Amino acid sequence: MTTTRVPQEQRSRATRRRLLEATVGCLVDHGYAGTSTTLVSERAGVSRGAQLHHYPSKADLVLAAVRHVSEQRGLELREAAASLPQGAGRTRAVLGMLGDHFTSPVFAAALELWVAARSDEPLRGEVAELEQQLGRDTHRMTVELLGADESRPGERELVQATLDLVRGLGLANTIGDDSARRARVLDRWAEVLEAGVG
Amino acid sequence: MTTTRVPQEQRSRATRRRLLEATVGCLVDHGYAGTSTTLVSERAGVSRGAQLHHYPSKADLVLAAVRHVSEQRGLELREAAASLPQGAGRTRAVLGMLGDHFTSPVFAAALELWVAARSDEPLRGEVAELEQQLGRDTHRMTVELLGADESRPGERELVQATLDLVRGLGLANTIGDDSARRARVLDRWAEVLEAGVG
DNA sequence: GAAGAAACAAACAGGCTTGACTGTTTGTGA
DNA sequence: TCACAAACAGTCAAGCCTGTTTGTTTCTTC
Repeated sequence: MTTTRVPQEQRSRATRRRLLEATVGCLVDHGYAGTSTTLVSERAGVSRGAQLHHYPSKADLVLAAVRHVSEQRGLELREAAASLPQGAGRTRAVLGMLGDHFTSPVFAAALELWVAARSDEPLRGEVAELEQQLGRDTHRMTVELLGADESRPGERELVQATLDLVRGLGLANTIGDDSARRARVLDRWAEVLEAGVG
Repeated sequence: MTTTRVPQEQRSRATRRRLLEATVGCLVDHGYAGTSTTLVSERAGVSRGAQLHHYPSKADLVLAAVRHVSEQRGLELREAAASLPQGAGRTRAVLGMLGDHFTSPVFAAALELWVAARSDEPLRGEVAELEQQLGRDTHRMTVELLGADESRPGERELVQATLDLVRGLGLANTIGDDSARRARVLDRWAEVLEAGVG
């Protein structure tokens, strides 16, 4: 009674966490189609029975993975935002941070889910909602980081364009590495932003 | 000898064309994972034997589809570019044309192949090469349409940013329809371009 | 300490996909 | 006209994936 340390629930959490992380890893390494439940359980070091115990169907697992990825992305972004320099070069640093995020493994996982959701009815709802929410958060954060004033006409759209740009850069990066070109584009974009924001 | 009309080769071409168009249709409607060879042959109205005759393996079919999609995109872009208005609003019209292309079904098919290629070694090479080539063509075309002068510093990067931006907008459009937001972003971006290009 | 629940393990059946294989028709060149 | 090759048709087996089922261990609670 007094020793309510609940090691069982802890184990449960740990197992679920391992499964979700394995799922994300499979998405990054093998794509959505290559992410079979057997592969996930092997990668997680969890028996197939245990897996089915926690996530009765593949849909359950994938839905949970969608939420996990969304949370991870939010976390990564906030962490990266916290260590940005002040003063000159701030704009470029913000863009660099965004560019890094949209070329990170967790973005690759999100991209796989995003594209898979395009032709998977039950997935689409969840992905759309979470992505919209994350998008709003990211927008708000970027406005703040750049010191933008959304009451000025056009300023809001410029921030949106910034996020669409880095998404496009992220997509371009999935096949060939593109960091040199990306850096040049972001350099130029920083000039545009500094002229039109703040 | 004189009647070398070759109807056999014509039929061959027609069958291959039907198979490729069916493949693209499946990619758009069911995604890469949902594009099975049986589904493609049914959709094309081609027997499984005939399919295997023209494309011995699925990889052969998909590779051919990649080339087909790339050609289609080039064609669509050039056609759309041909009917652009001159004079005021030209910049916005170019952006609208690009935005339309990157939200079209053929772009969806390309996106499916793009993402699938991320975790498919033989596909990756072909997709990367063709996309790079198409990217160069599109860049060249956009420079011309906007009347940009790439010798001026930053102008080249501005055009690249434009293409990355519409790619990002296209990706955002895959799940939820986004046309209103897209229009506002492109309105704003047209202002930036007109200030910085030409 | 004993009953019951949660976590884990593993075998199994059903469905789907791919490509190999065999057979048939149609067109081409001699 | 005849031989040959290309196009087309359909069946079959092997493999993988999913989810169900049955059994075992570990923890909690009375």
